[in-house]
Amino acid sequence: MKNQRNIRIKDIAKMAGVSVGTVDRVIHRRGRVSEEARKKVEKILNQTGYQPNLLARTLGSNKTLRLVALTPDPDQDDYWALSNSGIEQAVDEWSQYSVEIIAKHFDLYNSNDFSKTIAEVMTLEPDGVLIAPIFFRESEELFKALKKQGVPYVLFNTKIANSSSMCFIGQDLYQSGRVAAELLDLGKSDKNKIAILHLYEDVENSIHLKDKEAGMRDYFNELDNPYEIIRFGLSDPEHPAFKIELKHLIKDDDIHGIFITTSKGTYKTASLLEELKKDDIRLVGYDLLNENIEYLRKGTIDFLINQSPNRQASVGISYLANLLLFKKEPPHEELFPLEIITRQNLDSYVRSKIH
Amino acid sequence: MKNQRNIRIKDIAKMAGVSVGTVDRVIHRRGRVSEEARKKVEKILNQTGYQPNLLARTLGSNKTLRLVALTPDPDQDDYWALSNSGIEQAVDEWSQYSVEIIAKHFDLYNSNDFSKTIAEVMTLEPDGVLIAPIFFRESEELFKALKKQGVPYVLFNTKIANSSSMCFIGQDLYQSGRVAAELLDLGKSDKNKIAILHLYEDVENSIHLKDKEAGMRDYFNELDNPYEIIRFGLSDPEHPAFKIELKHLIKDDDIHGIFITTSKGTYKTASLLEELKKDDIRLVGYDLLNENIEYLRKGTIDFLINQSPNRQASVGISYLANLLLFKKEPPHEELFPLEIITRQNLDSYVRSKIH
DNA sequence: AAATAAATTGTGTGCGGACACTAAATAAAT
DNA sequence: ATTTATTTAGTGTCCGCACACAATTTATTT
Repeated sequence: MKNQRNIRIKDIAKMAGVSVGTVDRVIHRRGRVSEEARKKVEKILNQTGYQPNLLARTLGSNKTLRLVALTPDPDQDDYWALSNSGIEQAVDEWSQYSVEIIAKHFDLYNSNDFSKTIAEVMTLEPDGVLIAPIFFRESEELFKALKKQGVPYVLFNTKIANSSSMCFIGQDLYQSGRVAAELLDLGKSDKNKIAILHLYEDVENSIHLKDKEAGMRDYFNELDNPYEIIRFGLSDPEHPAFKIELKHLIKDDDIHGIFITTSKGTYKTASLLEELKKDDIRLVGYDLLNENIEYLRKGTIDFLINQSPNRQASVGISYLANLLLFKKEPPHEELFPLEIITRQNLDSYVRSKIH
Repeated sequence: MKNQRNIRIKDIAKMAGVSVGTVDRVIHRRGRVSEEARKKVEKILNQTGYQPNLLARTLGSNKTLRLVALTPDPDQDDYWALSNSGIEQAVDEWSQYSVEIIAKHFDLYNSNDFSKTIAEVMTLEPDGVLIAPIFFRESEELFKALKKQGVPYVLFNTKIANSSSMCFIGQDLYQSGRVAAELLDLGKSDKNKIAILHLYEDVENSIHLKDKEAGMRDYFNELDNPYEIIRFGLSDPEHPAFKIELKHLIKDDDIHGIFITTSKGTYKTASLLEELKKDDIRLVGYDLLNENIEYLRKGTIDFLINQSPNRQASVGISYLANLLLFKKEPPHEELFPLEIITRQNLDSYVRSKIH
């Protein structure tokens, strides 16, 4: 349709009867332009709907972006290992555009280490920061520092109420609980109890798991003939108490299914259930960790809800890079789809390259 | 870590003791270079792992790409409307990189029109083509023409066996059938029959629906106590025969669920089922068409498998643009995840911007 | 050996914009 | 009125690469 080449600064300059330098100053609001000239240029700018050539802009400005990603130590947890793989993917995705991405990790179980890492992040003088704000109290400090420097930051995984971040990336946890409930509710069952297990190891989870639970409870409360819900929380899945409690729980033949609200808890539970040779309980858990995948294949786990930690991270980086490089504003909130993984569609997810 | 700026052609030239022109010739295999020089340069190229600056390359080459997308008329079918919206998304996604995307549509029910449109496509002298090869016999002609011109093309939606396209984008239809079977199989049922409905309006479907059926049948055959499968095919869902047959079908109280293998057929069936006030049959169908979404919300439809026609198209365009602009080879086959949509996760899919 | 042709290599300009620097115009100070 | 600040406008170079063209070297012919 439009056959004419794109309008350049040079064209704008000619139309406005000024030099390119003036147009440049107007576009970048560098000042040092008379009212008169400014108005003329802005008028043409609007009339033509000038769009700068982003390639030329980036090339010309000739600066390399430094993005820092702050996440828990990937060696401490498979979930965060997945997340980190998303960052690594982003590294080579953006290497072409002279974007340097530095991954900083902190101890998942130690808020002091988090605070220490914050300092390191600031030392790096980043142009943008991606943060998994596990320790939300300590995070505030970082937010303040970044805001002061005018450094944009994107949060993911853990939603923090009134932090004025550019963007949050994650999932609707409440709705996630409803999805889990729905999956447990599928088909008729002659049993009438459902268990919800919170097996968290870190602070952030203990808080957010509530949303998932609320979602599940609301779902069932809306039904005519709801399941009875048995709740069970433990901050250390390795503790012998877990096995004892679970054993006790499944002795009850009325248990139709179990919802485990953390990814690690999912395979821990599956493992125990397998050991206890109890295979008639429906299991719904989280994420495509290797161990979870195995148990899903075997049938111990029935459904996984995919939180896509890797994609959360890579999308977060993309948003920062697009903002800083191309001045493209990210959405204020990006809630990922609640992907349901079963035995039959598992491979299609594992193999897919675009995820 | 690496603090040095990226290596440029100029650097390579200096290291190899030649001029940038020679390096350029080696990189682009333009010939006119002595064996000796070529080897020297290639050695340095490998040693340094030279990566060209994509921004500069695109800017410098200063040509606008013309991509053509050839798909069925979006006004004829909601599925193809979705597909087209993916193309529109690609248009502004790539507008920055001086990529022109032209959408050409053909009559979904008229292979002659398809052939006519092929000619138009070639007249446009595209640099790359995205094709939904609905009419696979007629498509061969286009493939031949494109191959002759050395124009790369990507196929999506419909897999064609031995066409030598760069890349196919779609889903594993067989596995898709297995997923549907799994969804129908979830939970216990006292009924013992399942119906599979092929309600296709075009040729391509009639062929490919077989794969879905095979997947479903295989799934059930692997079970100890499989459902009996009732098959039903019709090339015109508007025909009164459909209503009559469906009426007859659901009179059988042993029908546990129905699998409809096309997206349009899905809401057609749901609509009839609603009209017939039959709500105890599980319905599994395809795609997030507006009407399907409504019936899913109401509960008439229980599961939708999302074929993401929009994303198939936009990814297809991306692959072509990345290939031509950045010389990034697409995968030979990209099979999308088999997304399961339920009442509870529907909104998370509808709202998600990154899909 | 000189002339010509062919093969190889080097140089320069443009892509569109950023930014530093210089030149012109205007205002303030002497 | 002249000099000196200060504001405003214009020019030039660079970013890294592609590509056309010029220059050089080497091979071939007479």
